[in-house]
Amino acid sequence: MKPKLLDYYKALKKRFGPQKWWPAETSFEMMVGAILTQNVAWANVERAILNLKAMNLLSPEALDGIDAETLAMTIKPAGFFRVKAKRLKNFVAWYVRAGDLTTRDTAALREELLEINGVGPETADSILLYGLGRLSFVVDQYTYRVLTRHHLAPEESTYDEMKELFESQIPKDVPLYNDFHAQIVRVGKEFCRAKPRCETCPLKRYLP
DNA sequence: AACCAGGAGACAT
DNA sequence: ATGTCTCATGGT
Repeated sequence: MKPKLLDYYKALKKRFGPQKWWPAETSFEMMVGAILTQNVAWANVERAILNLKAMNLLSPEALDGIDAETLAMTIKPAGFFRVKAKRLKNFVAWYVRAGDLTTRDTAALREELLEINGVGPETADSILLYGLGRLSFVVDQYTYRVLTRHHLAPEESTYDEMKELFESQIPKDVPLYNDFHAQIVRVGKEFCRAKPRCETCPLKRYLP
């Protein structure tokens, strides 16, 4: 009997408990964090967010008004600060002019987000799921490692294929999408980095 | 002291 | 379409 994806989630939740993502005070802070955390450790993002708060820049209007150079210096700890400053500006330019987001369906919103330079599939899905409470599964490096290492998806799988794998095989439930991805990151950080650690992974019993 | 971290875009092939 | 390079700080 081949294990189902939902079995993985149950095992992870039992082992780690609810992960309570996303760590942000507001929806907008979360969206900013989604861009700042691109390919960077979350601890670095926290410093950048603290800087933004200290400078009173953590609002759509403030970010839309500030110049990219000043913003770059403020978010320096998050790494790639020049490109991320531009990406934040691009995102906020859309956000302050986007109007009522609740009138668009998730697929339409995802298309809009992907049109923004600096917002790729993972950032878009993170914003949709964690920022807007939409049903859109998030795939990342950890997801790729877990799925391929457990032979649940081929090495050459694309982002959208892995996303579809989850969305077609688990219940369409926002809190489930939310915590499942967080659990994958949790187990990925501790156990799925190097192959030797698979021996102690709580998901080892699902390995072929 | 290399290596990596909750990616994405530009660019060459 | 598919690979390679760049962006950059901070922790291990």
